[in-house]
Parts: sequence; structure tokens; C-alpha cells
Amino acid sequence: MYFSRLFAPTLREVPGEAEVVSHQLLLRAAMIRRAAAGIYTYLPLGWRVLEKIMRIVREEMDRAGGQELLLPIVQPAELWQATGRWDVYGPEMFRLQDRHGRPFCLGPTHEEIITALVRAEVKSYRQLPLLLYQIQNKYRDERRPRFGLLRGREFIMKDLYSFDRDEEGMRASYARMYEAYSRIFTRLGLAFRIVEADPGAIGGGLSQEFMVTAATGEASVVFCEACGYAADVDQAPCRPQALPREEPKPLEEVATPEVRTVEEVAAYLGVPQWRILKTLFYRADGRLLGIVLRGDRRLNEAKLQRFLGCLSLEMADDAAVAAATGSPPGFVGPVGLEDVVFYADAEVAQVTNAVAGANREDHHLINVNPGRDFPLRLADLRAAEEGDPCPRCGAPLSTAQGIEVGQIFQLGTKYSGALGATYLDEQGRERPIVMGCYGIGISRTMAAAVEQHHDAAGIIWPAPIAPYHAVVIPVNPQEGRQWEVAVQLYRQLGAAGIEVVLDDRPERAGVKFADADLIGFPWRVTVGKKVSTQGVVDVRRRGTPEEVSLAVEATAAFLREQLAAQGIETGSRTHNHDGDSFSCR
RNA sequence: CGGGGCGUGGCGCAGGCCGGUAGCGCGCUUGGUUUGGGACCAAGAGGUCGGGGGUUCAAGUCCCCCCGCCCCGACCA
Repeated sequence: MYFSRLFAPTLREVPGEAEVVSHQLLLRAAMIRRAAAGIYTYLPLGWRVLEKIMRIVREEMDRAGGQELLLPIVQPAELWQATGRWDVYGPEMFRLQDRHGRPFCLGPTHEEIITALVRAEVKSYRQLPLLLYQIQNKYRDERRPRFGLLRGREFIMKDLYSFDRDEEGMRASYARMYEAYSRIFTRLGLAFRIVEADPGAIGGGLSQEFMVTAATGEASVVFCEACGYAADVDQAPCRPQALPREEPKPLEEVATPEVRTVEEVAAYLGVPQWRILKTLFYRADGRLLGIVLRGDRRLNEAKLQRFLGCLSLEMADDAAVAAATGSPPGFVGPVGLEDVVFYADAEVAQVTNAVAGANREDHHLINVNPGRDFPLRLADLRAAEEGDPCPRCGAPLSTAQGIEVGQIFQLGTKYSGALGATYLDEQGRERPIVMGCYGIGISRTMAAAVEQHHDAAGIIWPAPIAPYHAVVIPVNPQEGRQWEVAVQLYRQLGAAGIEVVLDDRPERAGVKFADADLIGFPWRVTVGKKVSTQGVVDVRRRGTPEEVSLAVEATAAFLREQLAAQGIETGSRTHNHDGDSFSCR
């Protein structure tokens, strides 16, 4: 492809809409353009990257025994009502009606529709196991789309669903997918971590996430250097920390004027923050309830939601808190509120002679003893923190940020049961199909790759997903020898199966170098004065400062070798026909 | 959804308080000089100032409504 023909409108300046680096660079490097909040057009360069990601994903899905199909985007409500998720998804789901007023949605995921398909078509154990997948747009009307491709409302996703006759089969399918995913992210050239995950709204049993490590990742994970344990922070169980127990003293109310926060109360009363009981109010499926935590801990809402088994969970507003407690925020506590059900984090039981709000403005209670002064209903509700003991081996946990690019679930019979997807076994008994599901965010993976691989000048694509392998830059195309050699090299590289762009634009060298860096071609071949004087061109790998001078004839072989070392197969081709006929200089 | 901010040539922004000819940089077009890290000179093209309503002799600017986009959002309980 000649650069002058490539539809790649790069931007010199950062568009104001973009905050995170992947969003900025994908826009500037002409990979994407915004169509609406959280909805993007993929330009030719970006689409090539996505195609490469999808190709690797397809190869590994097929290798693992998957078969690709395509499912509807527009899906009827009745299927979602059957599993109860029409209501669970809430405002996140794009809903629409047809001309008769019948309700539909744009598929946020495809468990329902594929289960319905399999229910209709699979009757016998002889048809199992079955692994079906699709790669297509999915739709979630996010409360707040952000970070460009990392959290969009329309996005490309691969989902594979496994159908097995029993739990053992499901576990085998799950293991195959675990293996396939590990191969995929390795082949994509991304550093990743596999963590234990919260099955969340999808439901079911065991689940793991594949996280691309990046400082800007929105997911927090904890991991153990000692034993290799790793989990999403929403999932990691916390052991209660043992605390020194004191002899319980009588409950007492003290004045704490204008002292509201845990920090302020601790400072004012001269007690450590852990001795304070923090009380929060939530509304779970409409019902008000209280949560008690140690003052220095944070609630993990995912754990709370799992524990309660509720569909919706949100913090109660100040008015509701005031109505229930008779006190403004800052002075509320669990003591004396018989009408409100309180749940306490397991650690609360360890605290003796604690401090809590008195449910009276400007007052707190001291010497509060959980169990004595309010009923204890304990659960693991707090968020894991750096330094907490590893739930497996007890060594201190570390924390990291990551971008979730894949998640695998053992669903069991949640969907097959709800939708009646069954088969007949050898004895002619009807049994529910046992399912798993396995997703990869394709478009998100592209953004994650940029988050992980970039520098001040632009993107540094891992070679397997780069839109092109190399760019050839004649420093001065007006200089006849440079131009001839550049074209010759362009043809030779193309014939060697290397995907190459010839930067034939009448720009100064600096402009072409800057665009090459921004777009992130893994290899750059510069044809300059030295081609006349010494018969050599300069070859540089993106992201490294060194340049090697090579004889023109040696260049194609060198690049093939280098690309092969990065896992790129470059079978030679007889023609290189993309764009040559439009050549101009 | 709540809070904050922003919508002015393709991109990045000024102008707005204090109403009176719509500006700057980059990009784009043409010609010339340049040519190993985002050149220079000259001449050009390009704007319903997000939309609607209002105030006024006069609105990018003041008022009202709407739309779009961006950022933040338990740790206070």
C-alpha cells in the first residue's frame, strides 16, 4: 500500500475528547473515530488490527474444537424474560420495539439466544460436547461510556459457549478454553495475568479473568508472590484480622461537635481508625439496610451484592438515612436501631470498646461492643487490600491494575435449566445440558494493547497485531535513486509476504518518521543518501533507538527472519497488488 | 442518575464579564525554495459561533429551554 492512498488521517494534536492514552493514540494514529459517546468507527488501520486479533482468536477457537456461527444482534424480549435477565440488566440494555410494539433488545451478550438454539436442535448425548462461538458487535448502554474503546456502548466481542452432558465434561471444556486463552494472549504479544473472578450477572460457578496488565487499568487485582494466587479484588476473600481484646466497658455517649469522618473522629477521640465502626446505608432491591465495617476498611459492593443475592444495590440517599436514624450523616451507627437490619463485616466481631455514631447530631458512642450493643450478622464484605494475608498461603498480597480482556465461566445449568435445554442420555433419561461461556473483548483488547505498548511518540504494536509489518520511507523521493530503491524494496518485501507501506508522500522526512512512530509500524526501512554512497538502507525496530544499515538485497531476508522470531509467518507471495496501480509520487 | 466543565472553519484554542466588521496556531489548496525527526516564503479556500426561543436598533457575547460531548462520583455514614 502506498501511504498517499491509505485512508489514514493522522492527527498532530490530541483531540479534546480523549483522556486516556489508548484513546488519544487510537484517534491520532487514525485507527478509530468517534460516532457517538462510546460508539466508534474503525478506520482501515484499526480494522486491520482488529482483523488480526480476530484471526488469532479464530485459529485458537478452531484448534480447541470450536465452530463459528453468527447470532442475531436484535433479540426478542421473551428469551430474556425466561431467564429473568430482562429485568436484571436494567438500563444497561438497549431496548427497542418493532412496528407492532413487540419488545426487543440489542444483544448485550448471547447466552439466551444460543441456548434457545441448542435447545431446539440438540436432543441426544451423541451431539455433545458442542463448542460454538461468534464474533460480533455487542451493545451495553453504559451508565458512563469512557476511556474510548475500553468502555464503549458498542463493542466487538468473541463469545464461545460450551455444551456438555455433565459437570466433568464442562470442566474439560473449561480447561480447553483456559489453555486456548493463554495461547491467544501470548500470541497477541500481551503481558497478562489470570485471576479468580466474580461470576457477576452472568451467574454460575468458577470463573477466571484474563487481565492485560497496564497502569491505567480500571480493574484492581490482588496477587500473591509466594504461591501464585491471583484474584479480582471483588473476588478475593478476606480473613478477619485478629485484634487485641479488651474487657468490655459500659456504653457511653460523648459529644463530638462537627466531627464526622472516620479520620476526624479518630483524631478527636484519640483512638486508632480500626476502633471506629463505620456505618453505611444501602438500598438493596428497594429495602434499606445498614452495613458496619471497621473504620479503616472499605466495603466491596460486589461481595455485598453476592451475599445478599439482590438484583439492585445502591447507596441510600441522605434523606433516607436521616429518616431511619434521626441523625444527619456523620453521626449514625448500628446501636439502637431495631427497625434496620445490619450486616457487619467479619472483622467487626474482633473490635472491642469501639466508637460508633450515636444517631444524634454531634454525638458518638464509645465502648460499643458488637454483639452486646447490637446484633451481629457477619459476612466477608470488605475489599481486599495490599498487605492482607493471601487466602491460600497467608503471605502478604500485592495489588496491581489491569484491563479485563477475557473471562471464562462455568455456568452449569443456569441457562439450560431456565430455558429447558436438555438431552437424552444413553438410558433415555432427560438431563439438562451443562454449559460454560468464554468471552474476549476484541475491540477492548486493541485498546489494552496500546495501553501496554506505547511511548511518547505513539503506538508500539506487537508485531502479530500491527496493521502492517513495515514501512519504507524514502527520505527524499525527488532523488531518483532513493525513489527507485524504495520502490524496489517495497516490491521485494511484499513478495516476501511482508505487509508493507511505502511512504510516497511528498513530505519531509520528519513528518514521515513522526507518522511511522505514531502508527506504530514494527519495522521502518529508511532509504536515504547512504543508498547512493554505500548501497545500504537503515532498518529500525519501533521502540528501540538503534538502527542497522543493511544492503538493499539483504533487507527482505532480514525482516522475514526478525518477524519469524516474533511469531509472524511470512509465506512469499507472487503478487503484491494492493494499491500499486494507484501509485503516485 | 447526581455534581462539575465544555460546544466558535477539519484539529487545538482565543473572543464572552463590558453586545457593534469572527480571530490565532496547526491542517487544507496553488506556486516557489527546501528535504535523515512534525521546513520556509507568497497567494488562497474554508465558519448556520451546537439547536430553538427571547431581550435589543444590533447577540458568538445577555436571558430561558433543549441537544451533544468530556470529567468526577461509597470510603461521608
